[in-house]
Amino acid sequence: MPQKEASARKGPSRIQQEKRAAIQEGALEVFSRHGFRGATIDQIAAEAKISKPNLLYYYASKEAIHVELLTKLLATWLDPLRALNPEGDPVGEVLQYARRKLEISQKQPRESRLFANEIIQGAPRILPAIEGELRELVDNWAILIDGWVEQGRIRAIDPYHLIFSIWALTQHYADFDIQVSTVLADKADRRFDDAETFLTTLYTRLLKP
Amino acid sequence: MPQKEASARKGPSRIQQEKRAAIQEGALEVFSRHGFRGATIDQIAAEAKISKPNLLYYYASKEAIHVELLTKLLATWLDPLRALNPEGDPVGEVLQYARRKLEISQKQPRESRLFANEIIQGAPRILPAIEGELRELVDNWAILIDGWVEQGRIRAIDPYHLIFSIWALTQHYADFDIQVSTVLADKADRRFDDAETFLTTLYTRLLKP
DNA sequence: TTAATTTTTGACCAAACGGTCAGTTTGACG
DNA sequence: CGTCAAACTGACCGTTTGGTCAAAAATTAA
Repeated sequence: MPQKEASARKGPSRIQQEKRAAIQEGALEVFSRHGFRGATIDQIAAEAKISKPNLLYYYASKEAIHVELLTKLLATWLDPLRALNPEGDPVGEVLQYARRKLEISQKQPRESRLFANEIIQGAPRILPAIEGELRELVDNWAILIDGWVEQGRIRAIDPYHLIFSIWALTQHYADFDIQVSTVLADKADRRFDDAETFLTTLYTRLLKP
Repeated sequence: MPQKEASARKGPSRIQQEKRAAIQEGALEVFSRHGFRGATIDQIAAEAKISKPNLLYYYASKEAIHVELLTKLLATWLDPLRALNPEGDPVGEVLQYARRKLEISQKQPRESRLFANEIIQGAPRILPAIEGELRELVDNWAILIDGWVEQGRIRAIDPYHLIFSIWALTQHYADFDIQVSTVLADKADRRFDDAETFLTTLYTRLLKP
């Protein structure tokens, strides 16, 4: 077995770092394209350019890689939520969050699809994190939005469904990209720019007093 | 083999109708929960309360059931799009379409998840229908919306991203239900009513001149 | 160098899978 | 009733899959 932490001494070796990174990259590619059940260890190993037993030398099981990917991903996604500034301009803050989320959809579509797959299947592996960290952050968001509403700085709106709408709209461009691109046809190459314009218009008209 | 059409005479027998319906119901349940790869013929057969060879007596393969489900589903979904009335009140028409789509999410969440799974995987089996029928209907929608904009009956908006937003928002409540319900906690049982209110507010503020 | 440790792999296994088939049971109809 | 097609099933097959293991290769430490 790869020595986990070398008795709290120096971290993982150079080889371990490289191989684990390669495996994660390969697993992200395969999981996001075929889902958990549809992905095979052989495929992931091939993507990472190592043998299957070697992959299992670094990760105890297929599920272990999946859980690690989901955990890392959720952490990345929650950061923009924490970056909200209660002192800033309310509409601008919401727009900035939506834009960041859209940017993530554009630059990390595989992560988005990985997450979507997990949630659609009922979140069998990531539910605890949703019940804990995510819910807490959203509750804080709701307090912030409600405060802005009370101060008359934005129009009245349900904060929970507001954030659902941001998630739904931005992730749609990653998860349903094939549908979006097909329907847009020759306009497909502008889809993310046009989406940003649309989101800006949408949330401005929705929230601006 | 089940006689397909009995030489263009009378349709499928009572037994065939019942069994095919049971298989479709079971397949919808299993496919929507586990995706195509994750679903097994044995599971579907168990759900339909028949044996595996008997299931394969009615459907040539696992994929054949999947394709039939997707085809039927898409037809159902496209109907509300055709029901748009160019003579009606623009904002009201858009709202009615959004509400119908939300109602489908609430009443047929399994169909929504089945479709989401297919699209996320790159629509390997339903792409032709998206390139054909769906795209055509959306192009017509765009013409209709653009016309209303030109007449000054609704505010300027990109019709393609407008319909994407309706799809994204409504399907989110079916596909991501576990996340929505978890985050809403004690407000979860009101989620579809609150969603309707939110959507009404959103599209009214977005479109009303 | 040598010895210890880490990394890698071919061969293998049991279970699960999609699908087949020969043959039996059931039901419709004269 | 008898007849025949339709409906159904247990047993089976080849392949794929997640995972194991003993042993070999490569790396590191002395």
